[in-house]
Amino acid sequence: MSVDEWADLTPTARTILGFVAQHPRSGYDIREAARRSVSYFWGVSDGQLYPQLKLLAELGLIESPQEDPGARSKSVWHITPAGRAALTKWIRSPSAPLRMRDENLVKMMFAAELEPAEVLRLVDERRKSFEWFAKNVASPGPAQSWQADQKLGSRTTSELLHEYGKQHTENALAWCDQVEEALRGIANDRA
Amino acid sequence: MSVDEWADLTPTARTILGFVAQHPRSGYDIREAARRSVSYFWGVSDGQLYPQLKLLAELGLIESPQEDPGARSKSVWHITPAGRAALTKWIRSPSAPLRMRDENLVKMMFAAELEPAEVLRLVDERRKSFEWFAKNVASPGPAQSWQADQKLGSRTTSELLHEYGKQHTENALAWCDQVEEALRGIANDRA
DNA sequence: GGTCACATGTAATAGGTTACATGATTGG
DNA sequence: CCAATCATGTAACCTATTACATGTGACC
Repeated sequence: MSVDEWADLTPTARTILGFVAQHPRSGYDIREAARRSVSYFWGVSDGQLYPQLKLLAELGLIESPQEDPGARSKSVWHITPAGRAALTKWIRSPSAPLRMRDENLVKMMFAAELEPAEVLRLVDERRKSFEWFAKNVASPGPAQSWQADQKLGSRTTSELLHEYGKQHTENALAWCDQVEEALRGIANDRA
Repeated sequence: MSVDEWADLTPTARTILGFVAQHPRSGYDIREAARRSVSYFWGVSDGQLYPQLKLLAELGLIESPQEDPGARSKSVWHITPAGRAALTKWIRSPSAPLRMRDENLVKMMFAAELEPAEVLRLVDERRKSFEWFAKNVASPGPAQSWQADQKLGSRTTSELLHEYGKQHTENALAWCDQVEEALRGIANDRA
């Protein structure tokens, strides 16, 4: 297995590799962990997860202890030395540019030609989605045992990451207020 | 052509439709406009643009004046009544959830196990990408004639959108500072 | 006449999502 | 033993990206 073979792993495969690197996990564990932490800056869909795990195993980057061919129950993966090397190499290579898909914002861009009420609806939709997000994803949640060693100075990585999500969310909500204020400007003009 | 046929347009096709709705444009114009304005919350790639324009034309949502089959030069598209109806309908329907792909952040999540210098490199990469972004995308640029009527109360839509991008960028840069501060905490401990 | 920006297009492929299918385990 | 959750997998489909191919008009 050459270095070249690591090279064409997808970013999603590498993300999965990262999760296994933190501590041994099953596919299901990874799914749950991804939902809680990375979901807003990197979604991992079911259809990708298991095939990618298989691929990583084939490349010898992760392993599962019991290789019983018949067993279909939970298999816990752990990272191999080769896997750790590949992970490190990935982290050191240049990252793909940020990519976003925010349909609500796109609509906002074109909604100005419609009635103000329409824009208001969009702002409302946006606020709701970010409020949901604040509750379900951007909140720290209970600390995990394996997080203890992930210190970055005084704070853990997951703390900092959640902080980022929280700030982003607050920023988005504040912007909703701004737009509504601008719209209220119209209402006042007519009053 | 039934309403059902509009239904399975991709969000990208609808975005393109939105651009044509603002004022008549060529494919090239749309590409440029998309680069300037929506690029950070909705990328439109070349390979999508022209086929989607063709599709929109086939559905009768946009039209190009001269239909000369031989002509290969610039063709300017404008929206049809059906197109405007489809656009309005789209704007009123629920939006797809926000989706992001931020490889740099993902790496950050797993980099804590490596040396602090590695995290520093990632923060640096992040800062650079957002600084680039602040200069090239999030800045308002010269006002366009067609923007004049896109008022949302006292402010134009594009002003508000740029404001959002600017705030997001500033937030991201501030977060970089926070991470570096946390890292400096380590350095101080060792001093 | 050359070269650069304008302008349009296509083919190959990678990549991701949805929906479906199935089995194992645990608690009531 | 039934339901719910845990757990894994796959096939079909859709979308987007990359790289390439081609032509045009303008300016020097």
